[in-house]
Amino acid sequence: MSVTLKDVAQAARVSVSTASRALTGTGLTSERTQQRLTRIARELGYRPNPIARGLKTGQSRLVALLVHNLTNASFQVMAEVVQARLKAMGYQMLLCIGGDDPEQESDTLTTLVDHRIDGLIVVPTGKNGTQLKALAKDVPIVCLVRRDDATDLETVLADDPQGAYLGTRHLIELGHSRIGLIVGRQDTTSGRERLSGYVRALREAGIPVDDTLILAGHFVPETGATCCRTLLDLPRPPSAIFVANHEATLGALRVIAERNIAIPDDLSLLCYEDMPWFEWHRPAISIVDNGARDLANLAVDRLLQRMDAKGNGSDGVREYRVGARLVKRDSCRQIDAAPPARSGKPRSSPSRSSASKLSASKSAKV
Amino acid sequence: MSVTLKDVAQAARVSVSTASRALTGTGLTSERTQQRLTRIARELGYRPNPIARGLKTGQSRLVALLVHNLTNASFQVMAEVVQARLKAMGYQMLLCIGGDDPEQESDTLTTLVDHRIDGLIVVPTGKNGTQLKALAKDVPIVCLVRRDDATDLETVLADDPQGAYLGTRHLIELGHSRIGLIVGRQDTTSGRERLSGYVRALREAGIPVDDTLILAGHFVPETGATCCRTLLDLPRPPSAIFVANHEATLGALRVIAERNIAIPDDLSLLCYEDMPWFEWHRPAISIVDNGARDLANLAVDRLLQRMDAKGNGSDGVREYRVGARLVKRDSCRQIDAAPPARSGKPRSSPSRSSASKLSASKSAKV
DNA sequence: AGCGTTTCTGCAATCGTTTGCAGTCTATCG
DNA sequence: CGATAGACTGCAAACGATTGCAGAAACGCT
Repeated sequence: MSVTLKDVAQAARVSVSTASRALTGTGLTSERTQQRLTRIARELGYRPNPIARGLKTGQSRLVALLVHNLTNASFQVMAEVVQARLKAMGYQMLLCIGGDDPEQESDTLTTLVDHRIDGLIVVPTGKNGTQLKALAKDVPIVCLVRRDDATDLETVLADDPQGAYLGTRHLIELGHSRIGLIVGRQDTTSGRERLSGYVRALREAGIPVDDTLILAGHFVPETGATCCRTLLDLPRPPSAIFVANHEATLGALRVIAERNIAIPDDLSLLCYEDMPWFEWHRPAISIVDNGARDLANLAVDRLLQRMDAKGNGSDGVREYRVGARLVKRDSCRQIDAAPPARSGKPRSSPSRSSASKLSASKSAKV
Repeated sequence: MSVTLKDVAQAARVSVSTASRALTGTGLTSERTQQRLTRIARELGYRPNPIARGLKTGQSRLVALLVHNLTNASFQVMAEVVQARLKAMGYQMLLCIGGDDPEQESDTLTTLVDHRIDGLIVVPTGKNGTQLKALAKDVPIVCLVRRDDATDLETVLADDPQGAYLGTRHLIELGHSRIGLIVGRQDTTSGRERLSGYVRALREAGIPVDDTLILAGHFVPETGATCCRTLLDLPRPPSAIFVANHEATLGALRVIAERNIAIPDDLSLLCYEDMPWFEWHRPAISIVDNGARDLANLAVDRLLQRMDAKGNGSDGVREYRVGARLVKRDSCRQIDAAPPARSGKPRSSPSRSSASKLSASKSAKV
C-alpha cells in the first residue's frame, strides 16, 4: 500500500538498515548516501510508519490531554495551546474528555497507557490518585489546574488565592465594603483558595468578614442564580458581587437582568475566568483572568522537560503557580464619593485600623 | 516492563499463538483453554499492546476528528458526542484543531494517516480536496458540516436552507415583514444556503426581498456589530433581525445594548446555532438549532458503517441532511395586532398573492 | 483396529522499523 | 607495499502481536 523503508532501500540499492540510519540521521552514514537517500525517499513519497517505529522504540509520539469537558472556556484555550505547542514539537495531541467522572477517568487512563502515550497532561478528578501514581512510573505526567493530593506529581496550578485577593482588593479600592462572594465547593482546592484570597483582602483592608455574604456550593447556573437572589434579598445587600465560579456567572447575570438591576450603577459585578462573550456583553464584564493560556504553556514546558529527562529528573519542585491577572472592564464602579481618586491607583491601606477590626472578623463558615 | 502475550503463554504453558487465539476469541481454541487463559491473563494484568497489534493488522483503533476550533459551541458538543460514541465502540478519539487553515489542515491530515487512523471525521476547509480524495482510498472519511466540493466524500450537513427558512418563517408569522439578515460569506455553503432559506420564506409569504436588509461577510464579532449598526441606521430599519452567523451574534447584541434597544419590544432577534449562555441571557435568545448533536451522531454512524464495510460499500448516498429546529425563547415578539392568532400555530399562507409578489422580489445581491 | 474427520495446538513468517555486531572497504601511515 | 585504524555498510535479531499451514490429538464410524 504505502511506501516502506524497504522500498526506499531497494530503490537506492542499499540495505534497509543503511536507509534507516540515513533517514533518521544517526550520523553513521556518509554524507553522500545520506543526501541520496533523503532525495529518493522524498521522490518516492516515503513516510515512516510511526506504529512500526513505536513498536521498536516504545514511543508513540502521542501526548494525551485529559480534561473534564470542553464547555469550560479555560479548557478550550488550554486544549488549543497544548495542541499547538505539541504539534510544533512533532507530537500529536490525544484529547480526551473525562467529564470529571472518576470511573471514566480511570478507564481513559488505562487506554492511554495501553496506547503507549509519551506523556500526559491531566486535570485530575482527585479520585484516582493511586492509579495515577502507578502510571507515573511508566510515563511522564503533569497535573493541571487541580492537584491530586494522593500523588506527588508535578502540578501546574492557577494562583487562586492571589486571583481572589486581587479581585477583592480591586472592589475594595473602588470603595466597596460589602462584597458578596459566590464561590465553589469547599472540598475543592479552588473553592477553598478563592475564599481565602477574598478573606485576606478583606482583612488587609480592615473590613470585617460577614458570613452571610459568602455562599458556596457545587455550581451550575441554576445555583448561581439562587445564590445571587439570596445575596440581593439580604436586609443589607452587598454593593458588589464577586462571582468566583465559572458556571455560576450565567445564573447571576440572569437574576440581575430580571430584577432590572443596572450594572455597574446599582451593583458592581466581578467574575472569575474569562469567557469570549464577557467582552461583548454590555456592560463588558470585568474579570480575574486565571491565566489559562499561561497554565497550559507551563504544563507543556514541564512535560516536555520530563520527557527529555527520561525518567530521572524529579528535581525537587513539584508545584508551580501561574499568576492571575485583573482585567478591568465596565462592570465595576467606584462608589465612595469621598476620595476623588484622581491620582492613579488608590493605594491599599492595610494600616487603617486593621488590627482592631481583625479580631472582629470571624472566619467564614461555609 | 509490562506483561506481554509471551508471559501469559509461558505462565499457561502454551504457545504464544494459542494464547493469542484464546484471548482474541477467534474461536479456534477449546473452551477450557480459553477460559484458563483469560483467567491467567487477568491475573497477570495483561493488556494487549495496540501498537504491536496495529503493526500486524494495520489498524490503530484511533479515529480522528478534525475541527476548526473549540470556541464554537457546535464543535464542542460534536467533539463530546463523537468522543463518547467512539469510546463506546472501543476507539480512541484523536481530536485535532485545524483553525480553518488549509495548510495546517493538510499537515494534520498527513500526520493522521501516518498514524494509521482507522477513520476520520473532518470539517473540511475546502482547499484540500485532492488530498482528501487521495486519503479516502486508504481510510474511511466522513465530512461534517461543510462539503468539500472537490471530492465526492460522504458528507453530513446541517439543513441550512431549512433552518433559515424555519427561522424566517417564524418571524414572518409573528407579523414581521422587514427582517434584517446578517449572514456568512457567500462563498461558503452555509452562507449561501442560509440566504436561500431566508429568501424562500419571504417569497412564500409574498414579501418582497429587500437587498438593503441583507448583509453578508466573513464574520467576527466586530463585523457583526457593524452590520447591526448599518441595519439599525436604515431609513426604514427592520423590525426583526435574523443573525444567521454564529460569530456575529456577539457584536449585534452589543450594539443593541449600547443603543438601549429593548428586545423583543423594540426589535426581535433570532440567532442561528445555540450557545450555552443564550438560554441565560435576558431575554433568553430564540434560536435556530442546527442540530449539532444529531450531526455528530449521524457522522459517527456513517463512519462506523464505512469502517465495517471495509472499502467496498459506496452505496450511492453521499449527502445527509440533519434537520434544523426552531427553539422559541423570549427574543422574538408578535408585532401585528391584526390577527389575534388564538388558534395554535398560524398557518403559513403561501397562497395569498404569492404569484404577483414573486416577480416583484429581486434576487438578493450580496 | 483402521481410517477419516474434526478440533485444537504449535511453528514460523510477517508487519516496518531500529540497532548491536561483524564485516568490507578505503585511506593513511610506517 | 602491507598493516591497521577508521568510516561505512549489511546481516539478522529484536519489538509484540496475528495468522497460514501443518502436525497432533481426539473422536466417531465401519
